[in-house]
Amino acid sequence: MAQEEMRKGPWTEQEDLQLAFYVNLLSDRRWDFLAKVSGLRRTGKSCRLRWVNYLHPGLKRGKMTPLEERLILELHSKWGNRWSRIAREVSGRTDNEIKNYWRTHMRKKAQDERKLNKVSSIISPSSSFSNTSSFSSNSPDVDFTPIMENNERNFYHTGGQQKKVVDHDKGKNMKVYSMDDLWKDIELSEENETKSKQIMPSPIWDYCPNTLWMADDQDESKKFPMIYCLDNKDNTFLANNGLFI
DNA sequence: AACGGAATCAACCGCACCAAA
DNA sequence: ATTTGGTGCGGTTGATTCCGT
Repeated sequence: MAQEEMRKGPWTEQEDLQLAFYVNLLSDRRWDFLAKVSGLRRTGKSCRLRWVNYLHPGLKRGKMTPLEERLILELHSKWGNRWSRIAREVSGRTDNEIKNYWRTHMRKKAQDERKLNKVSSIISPSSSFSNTSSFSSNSPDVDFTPIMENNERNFYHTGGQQKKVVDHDKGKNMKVYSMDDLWKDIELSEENETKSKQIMPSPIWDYCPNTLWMADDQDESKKFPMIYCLDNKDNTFLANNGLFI
């Protein structure tokens, strides 16, 4: 039989709204099922990705703070390219975001350092750079030692399995800053950034003004029912797991 | 203002893992 | 024990935006 053709490429606002609604309705699991019943012509995989990387209310957007940068550097030197592992420790950031950040910024940094190395080797052939940890290649053995003591469910943990990784590194120290210091600093810089409006909430929530909203039923493509978003100031809007409470 | 290259980021792909059938 | 479906994850691609000339 003819399989309904799946859509690919960028998501439309309409699709975002539809996805958000069904995630709220069904929770962020069973993505294939959700994709089917929602009427979205997207794969479950695609829906999950869109939710996790873009629509989730816990997402922080905007530039990485210096402390986040340091944290990523530090964690990457410990875990290598285990982006999801790193993302779990950097609150509000997705593995994709961190991966992208690393690729662009670190590549640039590496280029800069290469240039500097060239210059410095001309000036002083014996000079070298000592801080190479940020460019370490992937660690062969990966450690799952939790840095944060709580077992908070990260926003992109949507119930599926995780790759099993042997914990070889337990008890080893990799101290530059204490994690308490880092988290305090992050909180502080987040506060400052919020004030300067550099961090945006996930764009889908732009459609949820403080009071109440509903899908525009004039749009012919709307297949899902009315959506009501309550004021989130009194915690009646969305729980962290994406369910209405 | 126009163009080209670099940077950024959303999205896809393929594979691995796990649980249920 | 094997198969299948659902999901997580890392790598990669391609479109868009930014920036310098």
